[in-house]
Amino acid sequence: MTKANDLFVEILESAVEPFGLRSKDFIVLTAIDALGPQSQQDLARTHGIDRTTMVSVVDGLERLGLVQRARNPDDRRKYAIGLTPKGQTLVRHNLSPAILEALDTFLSPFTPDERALFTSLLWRLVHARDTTP
Amino acid sequence: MTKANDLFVEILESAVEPFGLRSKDFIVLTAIDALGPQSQQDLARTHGIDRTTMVSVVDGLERLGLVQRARNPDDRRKYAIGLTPKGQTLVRHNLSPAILEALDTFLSPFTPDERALFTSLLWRLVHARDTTP
DNA sequence: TCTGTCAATCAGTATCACTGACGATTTTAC
DNA sequence: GTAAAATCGTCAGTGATACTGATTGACAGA
Repeated sequence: MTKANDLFVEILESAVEPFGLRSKDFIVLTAIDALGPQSQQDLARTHGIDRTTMVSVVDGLERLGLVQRARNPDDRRKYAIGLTPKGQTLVRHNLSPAILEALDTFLSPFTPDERALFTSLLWRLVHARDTTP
Repeated sequence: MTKANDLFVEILESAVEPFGLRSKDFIVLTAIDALGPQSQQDLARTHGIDRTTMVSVVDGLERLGLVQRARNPDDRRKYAIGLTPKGQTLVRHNLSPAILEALDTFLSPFTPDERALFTSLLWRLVHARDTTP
């Protein structure tokens, strides 16, 4: 299991490395693209990242001009971390294809049927604990 | 994938923790039990552990009286890290059952068929690269 | 015998997540 | 309406851990 994950992370890291990103960066970017602006704590909690680590992750993405910090008007304690136009373009036109290709590489030992099966099993494994803790 | 691995490691760690062990310790112990005495580098290479980290892993196991360092008579640069009787007893009577139970917990969302399927897919994923690099 | 390679070791370094505290803001309790 | 508790983001410090590079002893080939 751990070796499979190491392989996965390695493939993923090398896919996003050309963009100067780490895997945590990619996770945050795609999460914002999928669900819209979110607070740092929400991003951290959802993806098992420490809240203090998220500070530096967002720092880096902001420095690259990919996200911007805005206050959430409904609760000014929180940020609303959103994608900049540059960030959105990068995610949709460059990052997502690279990720799909990495996933394809990772699953390359499998037939199409097996790929679907494997990902579905993985999904259940992870989310079974969500409902029955 | 990473979340599944985190879950796996967490379950595994808590299974071996009552014996005062970490997951690396368990990996080394079972590898020796399965394949006999090995050098530190072999143990390290096989399981993706750094060679210098393996020094302290074996140090700890030796301190617990579970393994012993002997020189390999065929190549005296190498150790032949072997289980002590105490180590062998622990692995076979205590550790292995605990590991099996942990595995059972990890795979509990699955039916027996799915468990076999999942582990077989995982195995292929990891070992596909061994033959076709 | 000399040169290059490999095993184990160790000190130092780098990385990284996490703890605990803080100010600012919001929510809850009275 | 106000005081107390809770939440968000931040930062400095800590700790755990893996790795780098160098060293020593041992083997292997020319």
